[in-house]
Amino acid sequence: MSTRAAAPTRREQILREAARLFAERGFHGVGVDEIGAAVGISGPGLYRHFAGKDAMLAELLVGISERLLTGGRRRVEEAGGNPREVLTSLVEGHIDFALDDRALITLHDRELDRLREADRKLVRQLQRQYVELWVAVVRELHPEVGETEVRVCVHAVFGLLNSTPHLAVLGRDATESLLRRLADGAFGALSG
Amino acid sequence: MSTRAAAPTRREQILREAARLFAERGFHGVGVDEIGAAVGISGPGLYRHFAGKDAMLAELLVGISERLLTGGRRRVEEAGGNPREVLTSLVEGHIDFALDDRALITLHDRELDRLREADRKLVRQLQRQYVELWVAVVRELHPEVGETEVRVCVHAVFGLLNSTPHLAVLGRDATESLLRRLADGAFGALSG
DNA sequence: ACGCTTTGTTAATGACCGTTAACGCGTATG
DNA sequence: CATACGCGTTAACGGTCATTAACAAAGCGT
Repeated sequence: MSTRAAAPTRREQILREAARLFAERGFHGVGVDEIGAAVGISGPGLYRHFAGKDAMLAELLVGISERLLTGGRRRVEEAGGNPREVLTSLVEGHIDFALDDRALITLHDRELDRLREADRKLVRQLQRQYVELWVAVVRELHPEVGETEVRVCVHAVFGLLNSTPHLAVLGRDATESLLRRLADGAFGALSG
Repeated sequence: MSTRAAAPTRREQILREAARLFAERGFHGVGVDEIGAAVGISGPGLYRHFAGKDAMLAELLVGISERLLTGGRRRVEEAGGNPREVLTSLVEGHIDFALDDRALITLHDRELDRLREADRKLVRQLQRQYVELWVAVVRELHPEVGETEVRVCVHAVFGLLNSTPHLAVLGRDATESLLRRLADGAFGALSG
């Protein structure tokens, strides 16, 4: 078998283009015809692959939330008991995500409210579990800081890391190491 | 004359509600009837005050960009030559803004692309000048760091400070002081 | 009292858009 | 070879929505 990635299925192709367009112009700002055109078919042809426009957004947001959470859990396990190393690994994973899937990160906190009740609830639950992962680790590192403050801090660092979508000017590695330092600095200021 | 603020004009009333609704559900996600209902008149009545829905968004985004820039410039002048104090003042001003006008901060980096070419260009120019204000100060404090890195750092700190919209759980003063510390920590890590 | 401006109203218009209907074509399967 | 299915197409439907038209009432200077 080949070592290269398999050709993307049509579904995946559609999801990628939809993510890009949704991130660029907002969920309500892009029509199904545009999404179709982006993958070489036209408008209603999408309905052979998805139940509707909503379903595409739902699959994108649920997918990214699940990937973030499972990735985070894996890193918590792998990095053993040392909270310092765990946090470093979580930051690294989040940065990778933000740099590799910029469109998804953008959608993640921008278009959540366009989901049906059930999907929105699911995504929010996954997001909350992901945050709790971080909060638990940071609390181990700063036991003297209140839980609420830690939670705000974690959200703020997410904001810091997710700011990458707005720029792509520095090289990938340089951006990654800079963001790592900035996040470290912010966390370090928690008990300073 | 009274020391209290004057009653808001209808225009201001409309702008405030429009900002809230746009931030909640996105520009394309809210209809003019909703905006009208929020101020007690109905749909088309808005056209006595604004040329159209686009004009409301434009006025909101241009207004906020101008206020950020002029506020920043004032602080740079007032804080004299000490870069450390200037940066502290800029951070404080930005936090005040983020906490007092959460809806506007959200719109500011979320709905820029829904503007007509001319307005978008103006807003971007104002935003750029605001960023340059920060970059100049930070470069004075960290002369050994490259300009691009500084710019990325400034954007990242904006992301950190603007993350407040997502939570209102901590008290106002506690949030402000926490954000100040986190921003300081991030900037401090620039030459760490 | 009169007419002008301001600020509303409701009804209509026209565009756009998500979705469904109806149909066609290749291809693998039995 | 037939046939069923996957994957498209174009045309039509229905609803939503921004915007305009036409009209009304209230304040106000003269």
